[in-house]
Amino acid sequence: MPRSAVRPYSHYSRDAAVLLGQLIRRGRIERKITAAELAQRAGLSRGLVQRIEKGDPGCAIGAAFEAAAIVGVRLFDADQAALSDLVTANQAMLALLPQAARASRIEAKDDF
Amino acid sequence: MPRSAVRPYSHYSRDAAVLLGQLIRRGRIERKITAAELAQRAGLSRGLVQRIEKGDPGCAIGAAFEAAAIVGVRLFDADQAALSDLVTANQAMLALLPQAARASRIEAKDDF
DNA sequence: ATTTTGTGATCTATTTATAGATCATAATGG
DNA sequence: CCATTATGATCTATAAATAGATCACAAAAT
Repeated sequence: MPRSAVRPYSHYSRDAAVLLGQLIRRGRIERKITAAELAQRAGLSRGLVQRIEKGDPGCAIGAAFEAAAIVGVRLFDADQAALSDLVTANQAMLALLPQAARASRIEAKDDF
Repeated sequence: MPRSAVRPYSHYSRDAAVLLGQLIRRGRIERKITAAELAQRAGLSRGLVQRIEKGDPGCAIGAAFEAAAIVGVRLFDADQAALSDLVTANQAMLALLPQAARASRIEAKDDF
């Protein structure tokens, strides 16, 4: 919530960010990688790695995901190939849904 | 990779961001919520919602997670209570690990 | 077909995140 | 213990993200 965090984050999204940070830190330490090393490998500054591991909601999602990938945290319970497949599958799903939201007749039945 | 994206994002993290965006858009449309409505409820601008749904890696992770929460996208396959429990459990886990990374003798065996 | 409305894209002002230092502290290995 | 080094915190300059418009277009309902 960028602009002068007037509205607070929900408990859910805050916890999600914190959990991701914990998983990254855990993965990093278990692999015996220093924060500076992770930062370098991810192309980030060490300070940013610190904030990511702390669960700071203001961090760029790409930076956090990159760090996660390096220390072996699996996003969406999927490896690289599975993730790619999910993206493709969802593309197809989205093509079937109405493109603008209002009352419509398509009742999406499947989910995966 | 904020500062002058000198290093590219990995395929994995880019896909993860795109997938999250897709899931959010899908959840939003299935719930017949407009982008403007989602933006308002999440405390974001409509433009930011657009970027999040597109999978822009530069978006704040808190903003993306907030939008996800509102349209019912489950992060880490967990509902609010489960997420909170995971955070607590991980806190305990992290307490057992060495606090700085170098050669150590603790061989982390469990994962969950 | 018409009208309404959601969406996508673009622009600017402003806030904010980030890189890159530095310093103090704590934890690790010897 | 001692030496080393990883971490945490803080500061500044700069780049980037965000809010808030506006506009054209597409899509949906009547």
